[in-house]
Amino acid sequence: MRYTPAEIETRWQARWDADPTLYAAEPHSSGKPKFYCLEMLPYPSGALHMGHVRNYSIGDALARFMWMRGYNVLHPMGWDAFGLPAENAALKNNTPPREWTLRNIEQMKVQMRRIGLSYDWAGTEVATCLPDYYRWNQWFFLKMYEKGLAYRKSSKVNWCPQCATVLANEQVVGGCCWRHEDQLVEQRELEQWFFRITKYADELLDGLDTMPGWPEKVRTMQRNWIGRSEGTHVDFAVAATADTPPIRVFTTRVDTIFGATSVQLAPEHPLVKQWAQTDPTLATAVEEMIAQQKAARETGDIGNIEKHGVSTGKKAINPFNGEMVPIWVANYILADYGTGAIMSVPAHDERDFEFAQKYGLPIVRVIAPSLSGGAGDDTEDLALPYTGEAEAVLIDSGEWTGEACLEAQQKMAAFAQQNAFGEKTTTFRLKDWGVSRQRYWGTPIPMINCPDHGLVPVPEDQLPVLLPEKIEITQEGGSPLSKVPSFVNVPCPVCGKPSRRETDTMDTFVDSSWYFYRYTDARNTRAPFDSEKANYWFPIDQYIGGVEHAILHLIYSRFWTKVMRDIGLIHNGEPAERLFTQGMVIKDGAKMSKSKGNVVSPDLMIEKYGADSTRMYALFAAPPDRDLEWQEEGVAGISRFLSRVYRLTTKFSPAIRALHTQTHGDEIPAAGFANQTPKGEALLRLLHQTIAKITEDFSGRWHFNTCIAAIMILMNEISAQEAALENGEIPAATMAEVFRTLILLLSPFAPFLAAELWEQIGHSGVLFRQPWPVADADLARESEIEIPVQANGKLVTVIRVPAGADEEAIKTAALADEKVLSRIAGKTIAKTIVVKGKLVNLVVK
RNA sequence: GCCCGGGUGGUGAAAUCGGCAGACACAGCGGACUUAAAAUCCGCAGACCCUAACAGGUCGUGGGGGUUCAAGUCCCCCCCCGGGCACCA
Repeated sequence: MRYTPAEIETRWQARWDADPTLYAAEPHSSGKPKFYCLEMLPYPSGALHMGHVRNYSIGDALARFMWMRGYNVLHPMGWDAFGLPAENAALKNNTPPREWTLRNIEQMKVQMRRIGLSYDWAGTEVATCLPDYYRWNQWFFLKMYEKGLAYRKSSKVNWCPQCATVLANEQVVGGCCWRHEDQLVEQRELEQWFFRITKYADELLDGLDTMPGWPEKVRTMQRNWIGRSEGTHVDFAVAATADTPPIRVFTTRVDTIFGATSVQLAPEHPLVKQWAQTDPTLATAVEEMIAQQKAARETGDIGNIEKHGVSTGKKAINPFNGEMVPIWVANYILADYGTGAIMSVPAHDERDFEFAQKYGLPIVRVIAPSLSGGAGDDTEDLALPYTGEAEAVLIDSGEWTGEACLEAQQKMAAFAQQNAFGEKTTTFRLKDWGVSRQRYWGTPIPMINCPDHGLVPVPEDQLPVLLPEKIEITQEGGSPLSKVPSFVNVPCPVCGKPSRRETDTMDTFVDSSWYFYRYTDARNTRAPFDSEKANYWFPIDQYIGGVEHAILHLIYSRFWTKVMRDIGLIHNGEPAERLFTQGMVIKDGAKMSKSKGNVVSPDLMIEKYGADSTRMYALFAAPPDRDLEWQEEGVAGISRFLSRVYRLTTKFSPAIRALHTQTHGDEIPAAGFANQTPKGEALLRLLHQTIAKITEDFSGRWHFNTCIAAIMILMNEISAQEAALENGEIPAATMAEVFRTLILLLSPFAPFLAAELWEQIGHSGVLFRQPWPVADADLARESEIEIPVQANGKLVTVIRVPAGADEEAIKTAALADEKVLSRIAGKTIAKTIVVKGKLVNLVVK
């Protein structure tokens, strides 16, 4: 009998598809512990790639394992279905975005079913581009607006010419568009909608410390992104000008303020603009700096450009000591961080030091390390610039001289506040989330602009604001929706006067910020979801996806969860208990991409080797958190392995079925060591060792590659015992148990083959609802173990001793060994190390 | 520059708590079966030295030092690759 995956898999897929409730979660009252297993939803591009196959194979193996462990499992799937590719396809092939998207979804669903993924399609599937989903985006938008979390403002925004739309800061990667890696992002001044994510900045940051189930890498990336920095605002009055407001600087080192020898403004600081109007020399210099900053920002070189600056000729007054310092404009000061102005302390800041040296500004030391004067002192600390603060004190700093830096920071901030020229403050790198997109294929923003009433929200009972279907899509001239009069022109909800709809759509990251809540109640027409259902399933027990979303989707969805909690929809403050980020799939050492021509098609693999082999290879070739080099020979190898499983099980299945008949169809009694043959005992021992190994790896570290290796070892042994199984040297009941268990262990990885063989050996019922085998420690225990014997740490031989042997017995056995004796002949044993159950090491001279 | 990963045979990898380095595979080589090939099955396989062979020896987890009876694993320094952040005041 040949293993024919194409035939087996098609047959089982049809059987599984016939039961739409097969993978449905059970009622909350089931009494079982719940397990929400989630993989990131794909964009429906039309074809799965290997990264998807890997991601979903991991999730599927886990879901099946958890079902078998007795959990009530929610395993949903959906489509991140809005976005630009649909519009590009529309331009290219003249296909409406909706049609194109829905067709892609159908294609990809077929692929997912071919792979045998255990999703509850009927109960959970959502497509974010359909009104029954995106109406809730609009509903949330209105809630945000009510709460002051959605607001409109004009500001400088990132513009991708290829997308012909605005991007959020998170969507700019190294100065380029996240979708177009070679496309530099431009800055444009535009009126836009924003979500006030900065209101949650502290909570988003602090929450990271309470999330041990998330990779440290992702948490670090989010910490950097949020970029909280505690410091002090200090106002420097501008000398000899009554009507100029003071310059507010932000510093984290107010304790160094007595060393400030200049104030530095960003070229785009408002005051610079003002002064430039009457100072052409300054104006030219500043313009150059702005252009240079822009160019550097776009090439990602900001941070490396040579510092330069120009004096404004004005002076500022240090409020702590009344000293006058010059005001400069410098190209290393960023307008959009802090206040766009700093006090420059060359003695205690690397950048200020470099700048001061170039322009000959004074360098005044006001901090000194707390040296003991002894030999242990690091005299390098005496060199400038000196940026230490932990074990350092102030010098030459008026009444604060002698204070420790960290304490002085607190005291001096308080002093500034008492005297009304500053205060303690916190700044963030995180900016509010710009959500307006000048594109068609997205959620319409539910707002109306009335000439009399200004911005008016669309009343809740008028949702959804439907996206018009028949529309001509172009790449230019602003939002496509603005060219659809039937969409744009509406009466004002307040007064009925002719008004204009908002014609921008929402960022598609809005869709994915809360989709996993919708899964818990996907067909709800009255609310985004039922709170009781969400509270049962949340937080997600295991979320699995690519690390590329570490500061996009994963920060937005944390924000969204907190907003939903605050409006009373849910209890949890974080969406996912555990996050797993799988590695990339690589081919010939590089990420698969069309331009490199190294893409491997999952369809082709499945056609050649079957879905079981393809997904099992994706789990076998590397541990799931590491990058995986795709080698087709490896898939062929897995296919050969599955063929062996198939051939041997098929060969012995009549005998196993016969045993069922003898026992009147009851469970075959578990084969213990009673009335056991030596070969049966050995095989049974290996079986239970295998169960223990796989169960452990599944629960802890997810090294599916070693799980599969363990199954192979078991299979190799069964294969080696083929004759013994045939001639009765291994009892039939033992054989039955071995094959039965083998199939159960294989089922999370190769569900099609496992289902086929399960029936073949005479069982019925859905495999993933069978209890996971339990390892019997007594059966797994070896009676005899091997102990390596070393001399001076080098291996001499390996001896066999009874499993329970104590140190003395092991030592005696080791010293009785011939090889050991010849090795130590003529030498004396200085020391003997015996580690029970592990090894013997003889130190000889 | 800072913060994470990672570096082990020809290749993917394993060694989970300091205890036989290279499990399990891929590719390779040899054999069986076959008229032949494919498929399948059995076997060999870190490098080097020595040997007719058996046996034996030396080296070996990016490099250098250290701790230890014992280091891929722990400590210190350095190199390389991948990712993230970066004039963030």
